[in-house]
Amino acid sequence: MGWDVIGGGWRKGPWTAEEDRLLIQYVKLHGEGRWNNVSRLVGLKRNGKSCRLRWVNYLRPDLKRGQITPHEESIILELHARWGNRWSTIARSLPGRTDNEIKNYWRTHFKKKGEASSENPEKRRAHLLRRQQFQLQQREKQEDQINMKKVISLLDESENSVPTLAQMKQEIIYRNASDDLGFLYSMINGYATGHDASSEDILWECLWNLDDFHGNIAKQQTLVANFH
DNA sequence: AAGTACCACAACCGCCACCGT
DNA sequence: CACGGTGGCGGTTGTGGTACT
Repeated sequence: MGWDVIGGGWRKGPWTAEEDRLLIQYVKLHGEGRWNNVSRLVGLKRNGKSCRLRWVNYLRPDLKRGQITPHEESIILELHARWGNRWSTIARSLPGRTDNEIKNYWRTHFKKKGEASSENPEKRRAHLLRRQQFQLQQREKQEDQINMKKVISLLDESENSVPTLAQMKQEIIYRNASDDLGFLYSMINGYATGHDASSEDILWECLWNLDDFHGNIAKQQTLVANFH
């Protein structure tokens, strides 16, 4: 694609999984901020701005991924009417959404509203629906990959601190309670690839036992169906 | 089947405000 | 006060994919 190291020695273009891992490692160790130290402290060949952007828009753990909901859309419309293009201000009212995400959403959905309204509305709606379905699938795939990365880093860490199975069980309880299903599924999946079958069984049993507490039978069945 | 239009998203760029020295 | 570093913000571009013609 022609992207690589440029003049000042900084890499540009799409981020690799390894770069993401280094950036996550930096934030874990030093927290957010001081982005220009990233290259020096973890050896990432990216400038501070690029690191900050990648973290804020893509790697932050509290990001909500997936479709903008109709409710969120109405908030965006309302706040844009009030604030104009102050995306960061609007984003503060939508937890888990970034200014970049909202900005992009606005551009593609509302900026060309005038042109769009002149089209056949039926045709346009059907088109949009098909596209949304396709993109939902793409996002799910993408989320799986991201979750898998998280799992790998989690397992990397626990390699050094012995009670890995106990940690995994704690994590399951936490993720199940917070409805973080993608992560939960990937976590067990990821764990299964590096450990023996009995450990994996214990984790699944742990998940099933949560049923009484959360009443999540359907949810768990979906997880298991996906897993097999 | 090939070319084109369109969309969503990631990433970059330039500007500016803030802050410490 | 001036200056440089840093980070936030909004605008823009590039890319990869599907739908349409």
